[in-house]
Amino acid sequence: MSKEEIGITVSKEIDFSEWYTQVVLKAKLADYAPVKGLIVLRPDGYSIWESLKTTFDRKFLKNGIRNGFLPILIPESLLGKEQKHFAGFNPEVFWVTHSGENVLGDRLALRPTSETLAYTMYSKWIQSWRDLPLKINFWNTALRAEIKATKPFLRTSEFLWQEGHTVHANQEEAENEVMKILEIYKNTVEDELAIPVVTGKKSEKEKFVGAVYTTTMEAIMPDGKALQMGTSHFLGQNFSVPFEVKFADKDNIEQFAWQTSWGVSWRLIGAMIMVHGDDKGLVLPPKVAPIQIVIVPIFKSDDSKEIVFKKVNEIYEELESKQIRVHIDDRVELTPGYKFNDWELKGVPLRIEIGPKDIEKEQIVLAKRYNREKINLNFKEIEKIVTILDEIQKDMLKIAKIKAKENTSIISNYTEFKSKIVKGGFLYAYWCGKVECETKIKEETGADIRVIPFESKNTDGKCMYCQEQSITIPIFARGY
RNA sequence: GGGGAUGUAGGUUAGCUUGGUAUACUGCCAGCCUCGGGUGCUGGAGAUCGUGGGUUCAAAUCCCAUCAUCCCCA
Repeated sequence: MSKEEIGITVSKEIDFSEWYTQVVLKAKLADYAPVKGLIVLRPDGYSIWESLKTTFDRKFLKNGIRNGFLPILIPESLLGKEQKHFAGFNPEVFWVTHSGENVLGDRLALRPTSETLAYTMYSKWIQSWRDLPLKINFWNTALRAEIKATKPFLRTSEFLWQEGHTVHANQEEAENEVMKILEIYKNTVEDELAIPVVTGKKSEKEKFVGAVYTTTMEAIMPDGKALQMGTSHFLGQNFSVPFEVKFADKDNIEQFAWQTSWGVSWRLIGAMIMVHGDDKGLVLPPKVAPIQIVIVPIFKSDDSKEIVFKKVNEIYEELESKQIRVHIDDRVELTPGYKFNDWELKGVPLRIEIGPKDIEKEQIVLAKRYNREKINLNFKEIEKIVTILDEIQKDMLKIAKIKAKENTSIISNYTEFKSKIVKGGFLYAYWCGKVECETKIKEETGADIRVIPFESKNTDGKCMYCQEQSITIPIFARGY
């Protein structure tokens, strides 16, 4: 590898796909596993996931949801109990057919999702209205065979996620739960990852098979493609009937329960990479950064080294006491220039440079990753760094919102739609609600309905495809 | 579903046309020197050339098969 190839060798603008892969690998978030379609999460990547997990757990618990754990194997007989659901996943299921040399009687599926297994258990655990609501979340992995078009974090055969499964005594409560979860998803993604999302419903065609309806949050990526960031499903009684999740109500009448399920995956990490990264590499929002500040000491002689390190250690202690994740890069064999580039590649939000010149002037040099700005900060002002981290977090969301807006258009007719979809982006357009039009649009342009936004207003118009009366203004886009 | 490309040291790669047991950079290890944007010197370790078979005195190279991975388009 020549020196020009140490960092990211392609521009995000010019070759987005290659850029993305290089950032993932070179920032050491993940690496390819020996089996196609599988990746290995490295500590920096896992740390981001743990950070998200911590936030979600706190919010889930506040909403009365606790964690459990389900096994990975599901017997075929269970998976097939809800036929639509089964048909939806069948092509992607990995099957366990042997134990040692013996052929198994009932094949076992590696879970593509756990509804069937969870609800088999739930039917045992629920007898009375007093057992409701039952709200459990599961952190695990799901397996869905991806033969082609694999991409780290975005499309892999096994992915880390959480799946929540709740059971309620009535429809209204279940539907409220669906919305509460979607709101938690939205504010977590926006506050922690600084990615703006649009929430709404999926179309009938795009909903989770087995759900009555699916709510979703969608984000637009810099290459103009949409990414589904998380979904929250209202399952109605679709599963409670076949799985006999039922309870005796207050009048001792047997009722089928109302259910929800919902999930987000490590896809969120992929979105974060795409939205914030640049030609120098990864750019991390401070809240999820494994290291928030790196200190690079600069010195010429042993004398200056001693003086510099004394100050470096002081600043380290001060920042650490403020709960900031700070790291001193004291590697001796590397130059400061190398270290600057190295930490920029890894996306560390703030870098502090301290050398003899700074000691004289009683200041530090503070370099911001996201806008590559450098400022001087007096020794007395170190505490301001807490505020600066907070400002960076907010500014990153602000910038992402502006970019998302630039990538969003309102379309008035199908000709305009076809020309604009080539460049990508979120395209708002009138739609009559018929699946025929939706399917035709997908066939002719590659774009599908990503989300029908909740705030969809002024829906009185003509469907851009068939010219009939419209009922909604969904967002169309090509997706990942 | 369709198409394209590639497998040689940890990474990137030369060699393949015209067969003779492999080149360089980077990284790694040891020592010294440096250090304000990818440092300089010296020495060292590291490759059953994706796998299996065939042709040949001889295969990274030619032939057949196979496996794997990446990219693009629906």
